Amino acid sequence: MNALGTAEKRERLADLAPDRLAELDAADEADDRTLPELPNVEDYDEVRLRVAPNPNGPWHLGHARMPAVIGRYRERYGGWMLCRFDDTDPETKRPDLDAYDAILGAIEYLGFSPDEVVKASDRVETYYDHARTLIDAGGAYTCSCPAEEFSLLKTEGTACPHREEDPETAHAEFDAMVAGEYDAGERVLRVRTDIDHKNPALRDWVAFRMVDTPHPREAAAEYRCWPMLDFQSGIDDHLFDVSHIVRGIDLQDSAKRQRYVYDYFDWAYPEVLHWGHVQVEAYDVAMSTSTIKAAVAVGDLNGWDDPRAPTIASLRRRGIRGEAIVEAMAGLGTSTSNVDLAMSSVYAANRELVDDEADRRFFVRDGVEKTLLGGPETAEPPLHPDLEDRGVREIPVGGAVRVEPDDVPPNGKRVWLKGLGPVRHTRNAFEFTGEDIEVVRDGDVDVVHWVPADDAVPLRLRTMDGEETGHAEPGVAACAADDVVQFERVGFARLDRVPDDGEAVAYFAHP
RNA sequence: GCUCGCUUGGUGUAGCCCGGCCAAUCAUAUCGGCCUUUCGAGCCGAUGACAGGGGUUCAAAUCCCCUAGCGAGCACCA
Repeated sequence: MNALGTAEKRERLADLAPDRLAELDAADEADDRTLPELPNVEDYDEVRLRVAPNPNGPWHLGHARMPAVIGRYRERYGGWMLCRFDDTDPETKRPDLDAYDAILGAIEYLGFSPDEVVKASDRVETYYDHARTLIDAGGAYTCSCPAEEFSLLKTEGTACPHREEDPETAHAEFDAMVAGEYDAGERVLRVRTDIDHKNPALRDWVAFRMVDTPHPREAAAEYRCWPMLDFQSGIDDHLFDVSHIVRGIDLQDSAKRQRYVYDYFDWAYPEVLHWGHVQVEAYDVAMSTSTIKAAVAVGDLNGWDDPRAPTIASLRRRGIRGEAIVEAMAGLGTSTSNVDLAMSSVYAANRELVDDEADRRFFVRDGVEKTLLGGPETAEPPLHPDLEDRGVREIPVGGAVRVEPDDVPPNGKRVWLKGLGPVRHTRNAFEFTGEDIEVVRDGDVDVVHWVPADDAVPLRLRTMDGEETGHAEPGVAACAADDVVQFERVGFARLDRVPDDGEAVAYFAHP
C-alpha cells in the first residue's frame, strides 16, 4: 500500500470500502473547518470581509494571520474580500511605496486574491464629505487644545471649551483644516462621544489632524488634513458594506469608538472579531517590521528574504508553500489571547504538501573523498521511493565517491551507499562487497547518501543557522531554480540558482 | 490610576453562550514499536492540560465571586 500514490490508494479504497472513503472525505472537510463559524452569517446577504494592511513595510510572518484567516473565511462562505491599504499617516507610519505591491504579492503567494483593492489615501475627499455630514449631525467639533491639555481634561472627564461650539464654526474651521491653513498640532476634528464615559479610551477621540509631511504617494501629496484610523476605517467599512470585521486586539476599543459615528449616521455596525498577537519561536530576529528593517539596513540580514528573517519572503524563498502558512495560521484559530506559532506546524503542513512532488536527490555536506574499488558503473536510486512511476536517477559512479565525514564507517566496517550497494572501508578506499540488501535489514550496515567525486555539482545550502557547502549529485545540474527537492537524509530545500557552470544555491526548508 | 479582555498538555486548538453523554477533541511535538535502500512518508502505541481559591448545584472546564498572571486601550500611530 505504501508504494501507491494517494490517488491510487483512493481508487483501491473505493473498490474495497466505499464507506470508509466517504469517512475520509468527511474528515478532510473537517480539517478545513478548524476556524469557528463567523457570527450571524445568516443575517447578511453576503459575507464581506476586508484585510486592511498598513503599507509601511514588507510583511513578517505575523502579518500572514490576517489574510490567512480572512481568506479562509471568504472561501468557506463564498464571500467577498477587499484589500484596503490604510495609509493615512504620511509621517509616523510613513507608507513605503514598494510595500503596496509587496503585500499584494504576499497575499497572492498565500493563495488569495482580493476582489477589490483600494488605498485610503485615494479616498480622502470621501472622508471629508462624511466629516462634514457628521458636523451637521452634531457629532463633531474642531478643537485647538494642545494634546497634553486635552488629555488632562479627558482624564478627569471634563469638556474643553470647544466642545460647545456651533456647527458653523466647526465647518469653517474644518474647511480651513482641509485647506491646509493650520500646521500640525494646531487643530483637530473631534468626535463628540460621552466626555465622562467610564472608559477614558472612548472620550471625544480625534477624527482628523494636521500633518505637515507630504504623503509619499504623488496622488495624495497635497493633503495636509488626514483622518485617523478609527474614522477612516469606520467610514470605509460601511461604504464597502463589510459584514464581518476581523482584526487584532490592539483595536478592541475601535468598534466602541466607531459606534458613536455609526449612531450619528444611523448605520448598523458590522460583526466584529478580535484576535491576539502571534509570536513565533525559532527565530533570533524579533518579529517586528522596524527591527527587521534595521537589521537589513545594517547588513545583519541579507535582505527581507534572508532565511534567518521571520518574514513571508524568507519562507517563500525556502520553498515553503503559502498554503502551509495558511494552514498553520488557521490552526491558531481566532482567540483573543496571544499565541505562539510553532514553526514545526508550518513545516508539518508544508511537508504534506510537497512530499509527493519533491524528487529525491543526494547532497553531501563537507564530503570526504574515497576511492571506490569495483561495483556498478551507474547507480539508479528512485526519484521518489513511494512513486515508482517517476523513475530513477542514473548516477555515473566513476572511480571515487564523496560521503559525509560522519557516515564513513570505521576501518573494516561496511556501509550501504544508497542506490549503489554495500562497500567496506579499507585503508583509505571503499571496496564494493556486493552483498544483498539483507545486510541492511539485518541491521549491521547503515544506509548513507553519497555523490560521485567527479561531476558532482558544488552547492551552497542556505539555512536558518547559516550556510553549508557541499556537493549534489550530477542530475541537480538539470534541475531548475524553484524546484523543491528532498536531499535525502538532509531535508527539503528549494533550488534557488542552478548555473550552467559553478556553484548552485539552495535554500533549506525543513527536515 | 481608569477601562476592556484573556488564562485547557511543550505548542496550538475543540468544548464554555444553552452545567450532566468531558476520567476532556483534534493537530503538532516528544518517545517507543513496525515498515522502509532517507534522520522523509506510512502504520501502531505511549506521554501530557481544565491558572489558584471560594460559592451555586444532585452534578461545574462550562454559571457566580475573589486572587494571581498576561495582554490591550486611555496617541493629533496603524
